[in-house]
Amino acid sequence: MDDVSHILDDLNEAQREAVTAPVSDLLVLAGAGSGKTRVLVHRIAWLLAVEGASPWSILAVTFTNKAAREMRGRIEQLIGQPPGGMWVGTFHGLAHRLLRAHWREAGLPQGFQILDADDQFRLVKRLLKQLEIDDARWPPRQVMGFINARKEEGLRPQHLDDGGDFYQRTLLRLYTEYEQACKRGGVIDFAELLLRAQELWRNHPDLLAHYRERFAHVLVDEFQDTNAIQFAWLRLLTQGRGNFFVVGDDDQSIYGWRGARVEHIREFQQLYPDARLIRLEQNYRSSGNILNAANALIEKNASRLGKRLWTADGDGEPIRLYAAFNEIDEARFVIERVQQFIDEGHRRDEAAILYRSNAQSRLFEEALRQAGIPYRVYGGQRFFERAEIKDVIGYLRLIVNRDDDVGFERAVNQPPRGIGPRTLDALRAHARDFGCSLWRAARELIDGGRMASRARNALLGFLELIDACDEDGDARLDERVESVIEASGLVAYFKKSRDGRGEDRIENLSELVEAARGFAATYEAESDEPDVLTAFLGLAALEAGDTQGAEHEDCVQLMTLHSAKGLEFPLVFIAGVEEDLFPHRMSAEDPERLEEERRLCYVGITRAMRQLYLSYAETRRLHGQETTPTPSRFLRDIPPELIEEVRAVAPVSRPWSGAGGAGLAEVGFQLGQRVSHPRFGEGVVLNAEGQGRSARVQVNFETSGSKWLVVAFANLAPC
DNA sequence: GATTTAGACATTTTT
DNA sequence: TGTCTAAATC
Repeated sequence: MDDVSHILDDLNEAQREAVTAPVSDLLVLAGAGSGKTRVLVHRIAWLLAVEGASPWSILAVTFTNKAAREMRGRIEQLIGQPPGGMWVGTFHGLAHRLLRAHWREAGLPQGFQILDADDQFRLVKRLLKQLEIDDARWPPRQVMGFINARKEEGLRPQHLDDGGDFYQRTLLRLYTEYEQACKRGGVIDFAELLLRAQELWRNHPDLLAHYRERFAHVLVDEFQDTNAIQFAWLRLLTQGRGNFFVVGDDDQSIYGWRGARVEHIREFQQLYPDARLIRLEQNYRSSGNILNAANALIEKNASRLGKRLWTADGDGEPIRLYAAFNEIDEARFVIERVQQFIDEGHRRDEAAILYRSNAQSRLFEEALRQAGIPYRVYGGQRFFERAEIKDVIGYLRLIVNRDDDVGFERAVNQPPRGIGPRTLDALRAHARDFGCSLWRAARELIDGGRMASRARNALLGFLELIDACDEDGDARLDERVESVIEASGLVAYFKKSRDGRGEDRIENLSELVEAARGFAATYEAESDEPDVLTAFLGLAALEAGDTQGAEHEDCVQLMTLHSAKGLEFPLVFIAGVEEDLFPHRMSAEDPERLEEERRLCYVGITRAMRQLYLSYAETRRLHGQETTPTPSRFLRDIPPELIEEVRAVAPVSRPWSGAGGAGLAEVGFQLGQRVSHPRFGEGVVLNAEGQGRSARVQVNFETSGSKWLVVAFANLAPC
């Protein structure tokens, strides 16, 4: 046996047990920060080194491209060479690969293209219009959600009952029409990738047998995030095979609303009864107080498999809680602490500000900008999703496949070339009547000679443009992309635009050419890839690129709690810990969704390594409305002894504007001043309003919390 | 075809 | 309150 000490040296007992377990079905329940991915990576190295597994026989699945990249990188680092032959990727990426290799058996055209969420949305919208269905009763988003949810359950229209009522029947009809439209255009959406891949194996036992034979080892990360179709796909590959290694954490399941089912973990235990269960409970990330808070919080959830994290570390600093006057004060406080942290000599990217919803980022951005602290917001628009990029992609798709209506609609009048709504309506009507693509409809209408000559010429010009672009098929990918951009007239169009973003757009277009150059350089023709252009388009759809550049820069990190999963930071702020915001109002009714919110809070807390700040505002402007939220119930789930309340020290010059707002002097107290009350004891003045006899102050009492008191009656004394 | 204006609406997001 | 989309108007 080779020396395997490098694989095992830095592992604890439980990790080692998981890594070295004999090949069989195995479930690793791994808590936050317990070295989950590590175990997976080391397991693969172990299989290669000790079990004599060939890289060829290993399939490792993750959810995001980022996770897949990281896994590949770490495997390479550990075994000292790129993992050639191994299948490491996302569910969608692997399904795509499978379908490219077996397009015929999957019933797809060879050059099939992938619809991203935006393409899908447009298609649904177009369909609603075409079928003259009221988009107020059937909002495109909901229709899309319906279709995706059904596909994620593995259900085709023919499996579904029309429910008898008109609403359901219409949805079903839309689903059917949508499928036909996709088929005509030779396109498939994200959910379809998975469903097709599963059907491919189910309907072709020979193919399935081949892959079952090949993949002697199947490993899955973040198993709690699998949806029904993903699990079904994995089951085909692994059931009765004794080769299924899954890692997951039921407490970190936060994507239920996207079809992920935690129950799959339990189901796993039933379907793979011989599976060994290993728990990883030692946490290497957070200090004791943070961990205890997380444990206490998550214990309030009823449906859990049970797990308690511990650390060999000390208690560390207490968790700090700040009750802000309002959302502006909250941002001020957070940024002040961030600044302090930076002044202590820490890197900016060691600090993260987390929030429940994206809208909350604005105030923090403003405060950071004011303070001159560089920051990065995650979750913005991504490169391949930019309008101008998608325009070019539209042309490219049309070049690959003339019947791709989604590409056609995108490119046909962008830049404007005189093909207006009337011409397009005629095209759509013809396409619908004859069940053909827009491209063919255009051809037929032109040839039929029943068109106004101006529209006819414009349309003909477009068709010829696409055909011409198709001729230099032998050129390098980036040259092709470049000439398409050139021929399309987009650059000239953006140059003319005076909205201030034209230059940006043009720059993005040349970046696209660069991306194509880079892709072509690394692309090695694989037998299952038809051509470079198709492969490039697949990449554009499946890996939409990063949200923002400047990744290398040292920036304070701003993101939602969801996108923080899998990350860690020495200093973490969780802002807006208020009822209706977190847990979100829309989840408050349903106990299951509430548990998911709590898990989300658990995820947030466990991101913190050394310092954790929680904050809420006592008044908050929400949708232009002044609200007075109550502190989140999650705060009550954390034992008070772990929390240190940060005293409100108000800036002296805090503007106290607004009609009817009393100057504090007028009330007789100052913001931040300590006062005592005969019954409530001592506290700090937080806020004031009204004047004269109706003047009220808000006082945060040490023992009984914050209260509004009418000054005239309260008998407050400075102390 | 561009620009303005009114109205709706406001979790979380990857692929 | 701020953003986004669609209709209305130039």
